[in-house]
Amino acid sequence: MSYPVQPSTTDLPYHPLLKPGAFIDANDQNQSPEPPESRNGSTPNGAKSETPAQGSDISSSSAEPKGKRRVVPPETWLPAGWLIEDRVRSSGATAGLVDKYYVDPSSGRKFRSKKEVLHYLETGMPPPKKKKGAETSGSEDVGTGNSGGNKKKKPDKKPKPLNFDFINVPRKVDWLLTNASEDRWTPFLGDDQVAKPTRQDWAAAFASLIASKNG
Amino acid sequence: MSYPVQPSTTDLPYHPLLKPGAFIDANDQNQSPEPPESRNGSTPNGAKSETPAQGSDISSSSAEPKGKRRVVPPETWLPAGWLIEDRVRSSGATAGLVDKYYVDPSSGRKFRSKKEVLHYLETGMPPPKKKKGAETSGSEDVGTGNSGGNKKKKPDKKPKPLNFDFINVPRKVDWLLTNASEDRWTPFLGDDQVAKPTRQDWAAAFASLIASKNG
DNA sequence: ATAGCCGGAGA
DNA sequence: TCTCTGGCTAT
Repeated sequence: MSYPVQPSTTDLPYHPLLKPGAFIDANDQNQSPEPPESRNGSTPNGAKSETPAQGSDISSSSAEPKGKRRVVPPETWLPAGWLIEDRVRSSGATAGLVDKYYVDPSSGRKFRSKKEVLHYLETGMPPPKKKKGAETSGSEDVGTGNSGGNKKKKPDKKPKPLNFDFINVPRKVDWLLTNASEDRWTPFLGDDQVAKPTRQDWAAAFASLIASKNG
Repeated sequence: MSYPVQPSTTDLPYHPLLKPGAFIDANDQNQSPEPPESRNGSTPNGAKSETPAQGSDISSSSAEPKGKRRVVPPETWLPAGWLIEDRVRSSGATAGLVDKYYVDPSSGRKFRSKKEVLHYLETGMPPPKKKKGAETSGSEDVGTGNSGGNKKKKPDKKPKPLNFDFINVPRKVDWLLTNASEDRWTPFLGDDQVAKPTRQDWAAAFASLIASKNG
């Protein structure tokens, strides 16, 4: 029963000298080595990398959200520009777990799941408050900003910042395949890659228009 | 370590093959068997001050259970001897998250929540499959025992592995401070560090004895 | 078994 | 309300 040397260091402090960097620290996934390039259409096809100031938030003192945020979302479905906030539970039986929240910087809204995000992106509406009805696969709560009178719950939350210059609309946008393996495309205005946030605004504007149309 | 580029598979529903497998993986380590001598064994108080990650718990790697286990539970409600296993999710959109499991070494049972543990401790019965969680502080809803009758079948848990050689009990075990900053101690049998699993067996045996005593 | 998701309690 | 934990449920 005595093990030789034992490679396991499970709960032991693993001798640092033994293994250079072979462990991961769940707590700071932030500082973890960034996925080398890759994301954000670096330059697969020669696109310019915009170098989204990575949020290296080290003891930034104040105004920190409640969790660490990362800007390079591995989730492809997440609109560019969004942030993922990892919040570590600090108490309770599940203390230590990390919850992921999706934050839309342009509106400040926060979501708890992919589903919610997608819903929001499509309908522009927050959370389909759960009612007790059964679930109908159909959608319904679309109603844009605020269709007609809403005497019920849900006074407007945040209006929708909607940040798009409807006047100076770019005449031409080039979409380049910046990552073939992931079928990722990135918009460019001339030689400038469209910033993620901007792109996000576009999406918002688009969504807004669509929504109002359907009214 | 560093996770490779690894295309996110987030969006795709669970496609094991898509995982390059090199993401943050706590379970498997490519760490090679370290130099036999290097074990921090013979340095009694020469505890290496290895400034571990400044975080609270370091998720060291593990090769045994599925996650890292610690023996010093911060949770006071946890019976002595129990272990807390931190498992880092290795894939999916939440890769990196850490799940906490409570393990009763004496029975091998694993629980996912404090509630389950408490329930188990009181009723000796496994998991009251949840229905409506009404949380009344102080009283668990469970009338469990077996009155209600969940039709949920529950695969029998593990019997009681209990793996300890009560005959050849080591006469002496040296506990060395292997990490002063965290007040971490590690048992050694002569020059051999006691492997994690073994240590766990000890705990199990201990717990078992205690339990039978109180019986 | 694992990750996503979200109800519901608490602040 | 918004936050946060619990832990079900789909994968």
